[in-house]
Amino acid sequence: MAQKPSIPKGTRDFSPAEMVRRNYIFDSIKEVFQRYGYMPIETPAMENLDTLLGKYGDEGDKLLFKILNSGDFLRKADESLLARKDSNAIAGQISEKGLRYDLTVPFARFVVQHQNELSFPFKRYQIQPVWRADRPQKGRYREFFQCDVDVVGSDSLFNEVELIQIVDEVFQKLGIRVVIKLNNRKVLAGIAEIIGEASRLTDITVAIDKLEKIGLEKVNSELSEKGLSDEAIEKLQPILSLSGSNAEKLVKLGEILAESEVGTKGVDELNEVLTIIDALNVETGVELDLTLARGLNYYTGAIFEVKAIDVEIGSITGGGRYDDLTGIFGLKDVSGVGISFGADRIFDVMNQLELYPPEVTVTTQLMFVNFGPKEGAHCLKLAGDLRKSGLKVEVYPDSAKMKKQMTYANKKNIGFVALVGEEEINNGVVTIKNMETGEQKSVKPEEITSVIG
RNA sequence: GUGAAUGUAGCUCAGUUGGUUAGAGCGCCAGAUUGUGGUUCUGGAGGUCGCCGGUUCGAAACCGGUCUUUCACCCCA
Repeated sequence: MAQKPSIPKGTRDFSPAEMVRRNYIFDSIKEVFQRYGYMPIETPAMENLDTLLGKYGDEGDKLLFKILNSGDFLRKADESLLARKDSNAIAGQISEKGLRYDLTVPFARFVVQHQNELSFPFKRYQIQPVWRADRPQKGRYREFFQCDVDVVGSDSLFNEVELIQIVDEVFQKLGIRVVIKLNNRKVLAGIAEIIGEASRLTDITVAIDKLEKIGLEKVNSELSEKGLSDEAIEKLQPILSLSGSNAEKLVKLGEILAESEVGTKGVDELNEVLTIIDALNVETGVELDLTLARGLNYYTGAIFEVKAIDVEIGSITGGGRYDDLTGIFGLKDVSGVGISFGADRIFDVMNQLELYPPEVTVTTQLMFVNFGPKEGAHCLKLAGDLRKSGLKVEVYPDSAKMKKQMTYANKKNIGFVALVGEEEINNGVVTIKNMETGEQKSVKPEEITSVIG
C-alpha cells in the first residue's frame, strides 16, 4: 500500500456528522454571548513571538509552536550559537512568529493596539483555535478551540457575576450538568502572607491545586519538597481542611486572613459575588473552592473553573480576573475579566452523554430522485420553490440506478424522497416517500411542505 | 520534557512454541429485485501485518531504531 497520508500528532479532522454537532455547540455558546452584549472579534493564528513569550510562565513558553522565518534564515543566525547546537538560543534568531497559545493574550494585544477605537468597558467574544505543543492525552489536543468572553475596562464585580450567569445559561442550554468552582487569587496571596511565605505563592498554589487529586498528605510532602517550612505547612492545614457552606467557609476564612490586607480584600470580593449570585436565578451550583489555583499567573482576582458532573475530563471552562494584562503591552490600569469555554472538551462530553437534540443531525429534508435529464430539470424547478419556502432540499445529480439513489438518501438520513418520473409530470403530481415508515403518496407540489412538515 | 503500553482489510479485532496460500464480523461493490433504501440470500473486491534495519533455512510473531495512537507524570481547555 502506498504511504497513507496523515495529520500532525494531536490534531483531528472533523467529518460532516461531527461538524454539525460542533456547530451546534458553537452556535449555542455564541447565542448566549450575544444576549449579554458581547461582540465578536478575530485575531491572526500567528502572533509575533515577543507578544507570546513570557506570558504563560516557563512551562508555557516551552509549549509554544514557533514558526520558522522565511528565506535563508540560517545564514543570518549567530555562528557560535549554531555550533553549540543550543536549540533554545537559536530559536530566537530563526523564528520571530508563533501560533497563538490562547485567546486572552492576543486579545490584550488587540485592546492595546486598538485602544483609541474601542469604547470601554469593551465586551468581546472570540471563537478560534489555539495551539499547544503539548503531548496529547485524553481531552488534550495540540490544536483545539477556545470560546472566550472577556470584559476589559471595568473593575465592577458585576462582570464576574455576569460571567457566572453566562456559564449557567450555556451549560443549561447544552444540557450538561456542571459545578462552578470559584476562588480568588487575593485570598491565595493572603494565605501565603499569613503563613509567612508570601514569595512562594506560585509553588503553594500549584501544590494545593492538586488536593482533590492526590490528597492532603501528598500535597504537604510536595510543599515541603518545594522548601516550605514545617511551620508554614502547619499553619496551612486549617485552611486546606475548611468545610461547610460557602458562607461558613467565608466567615472562617475572614477570621484567618484578618491580618492580611489582600486576603481580606479577596474574602470581601468573594462575599460580594456570592451574595449577588444568591439573589439571582442561577441554577448551577457555585462552590467556593480554596484549592482552585489555575496555572495562568496573570490572574489577580476571581478565578473560575467549571467541571462536568457526569464525565471525568478535567475542567471544561475556566477563567478569571487579570488586573494588568494590558500593562505588559503598555496600557496601564485596564482591568479585565474573562472565561474560556473549552469547545473540544465540551464536544467530548456531549458525545459521551449523547446530549444532542435530534433535530441537530437533520440535514437534507427532502431528496428528489433523478430519473433522467428531462425529469431532473423538472425537479430542479420544484426543488427551487421548496427551498424558497425554507426546506432543505437536494436533487440527486446523476440519473443513477434507483437503488443507488435510495441508498444515498438512506445513508444521509434524509427523511423524505420525492419520485417524479414521466407519469408524475404528466399528472402534475409528486410521489413522496417517507423513508422511515416506507409509506408513500402522490401529492400536488404545493402540498409537499405540509406532508414533510 | 519523563515513564509505559499499542499498531494486522475502510472499521472493530482473531492469528497457537517462529513453519507452506494471514482470518472473522461489520462496511464496501455486484446480483437476486431494468421506478424503491433500511430486512434477507448469493457472489466479489480489498492486506509488502505502521515504517526501517537485524537475528533465522524461514518473521505478522523475536531484537533494535523510528513514527502513530493511548495512558500516567509535569503542566493544562
